[in-house]
Amino acid sequence: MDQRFPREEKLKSNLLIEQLFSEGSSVSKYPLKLIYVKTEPEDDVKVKAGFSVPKRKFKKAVQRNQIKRLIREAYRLNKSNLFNNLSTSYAFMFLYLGKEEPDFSELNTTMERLLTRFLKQTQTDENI
RNA sequence: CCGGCAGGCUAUCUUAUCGCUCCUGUUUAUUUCGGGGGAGGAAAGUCCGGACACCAAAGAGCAGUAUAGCGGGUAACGCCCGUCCGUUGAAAGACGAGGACAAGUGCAGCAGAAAGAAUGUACAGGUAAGGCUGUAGUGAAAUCAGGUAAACUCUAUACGGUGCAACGCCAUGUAUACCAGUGUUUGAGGGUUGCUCGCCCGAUGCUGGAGGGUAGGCGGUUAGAAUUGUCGGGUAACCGGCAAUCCAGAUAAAUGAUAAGACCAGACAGAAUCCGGCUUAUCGGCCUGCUUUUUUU
Repeated sequence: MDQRFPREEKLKSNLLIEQLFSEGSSVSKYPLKLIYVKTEPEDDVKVKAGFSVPKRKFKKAVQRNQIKRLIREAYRLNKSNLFNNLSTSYAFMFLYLGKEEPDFSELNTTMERLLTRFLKQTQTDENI
């Protein structure tokens, strides 16, 4: 099972990020929110993902770094199941909505549920 | 010994698995595999000082800001060291915006007749006359070259501006399109530091309308006023010689997660061009030196 999270799977383009926030759809499972858009498929990369923690809620850079690392880790461990069930490409942006610093095990299960919700939602969209 | 004072060091650790990032070797290869590096003492606040880069004058004057015993250190400083003086403490020590009020202006509670402007009580002396003189009285201070400059001010010294989103290169797109106005050495307009002057650019220009389009990469970017050791100079800050070492380099932004174990249990906190300081935050642990009022021996 491939659990790596290389450079190609990171969301880097400024353009894409602006697009995400202006026209992206979203799913959430507190304290996580996922914003996504469909993208043009390119070279085996199914999903480009970015992570964000609002500065308004966490003033210290250390806290924001820590939370982003936890979310990234949760995503890395859960993404393989997602990839197996995806037919098109997406750009992702994960937002952390909580007010407290999270615990990894909780975050991990939340991530799992969030991604299954995402799958359900996109599949019904496609069926319509 | 307890207590007190000063200074320095340190900042949970170990193993395994799964990941991230940079360098390097292998390789056709950005893949694979091997080897190695990967946050701090404050990385923070952005408060000073520099390096570096640009501004075709980066020039002059004014304004402004900072500093303030004396001597030294430094690339430089508003930092550091030494020392004198003052305040404070029993001491070790701590603290100090510590030049000038004999240029001008301003300010001064209570007490007091009166506080910088004139007056005036008692006693004594004195005169042509008069607070003219002395003493008493209030006060820190009563005409004394008064006090006060973290009051304006003056003096001396220093300071050009903007900051790596600087700046250089490559790639991509494009329009010397169209309309109106204005202007060509008698100069439209622009650049140049807060202002003024000066200086510089300037005709396929400038302003407005309408319309079109980019915002990706590389360098700068980490070998340095570097670190460690040692010897020498200096009271010290610090300086010099020699030897060894390479010690983060991301860019929606790397150093994390899980499991197990140890310690009476982990604080403040995350590099973003780079250094030297200052300031602020901080659970603890360790080391060195100094002091002896009281108490005990």
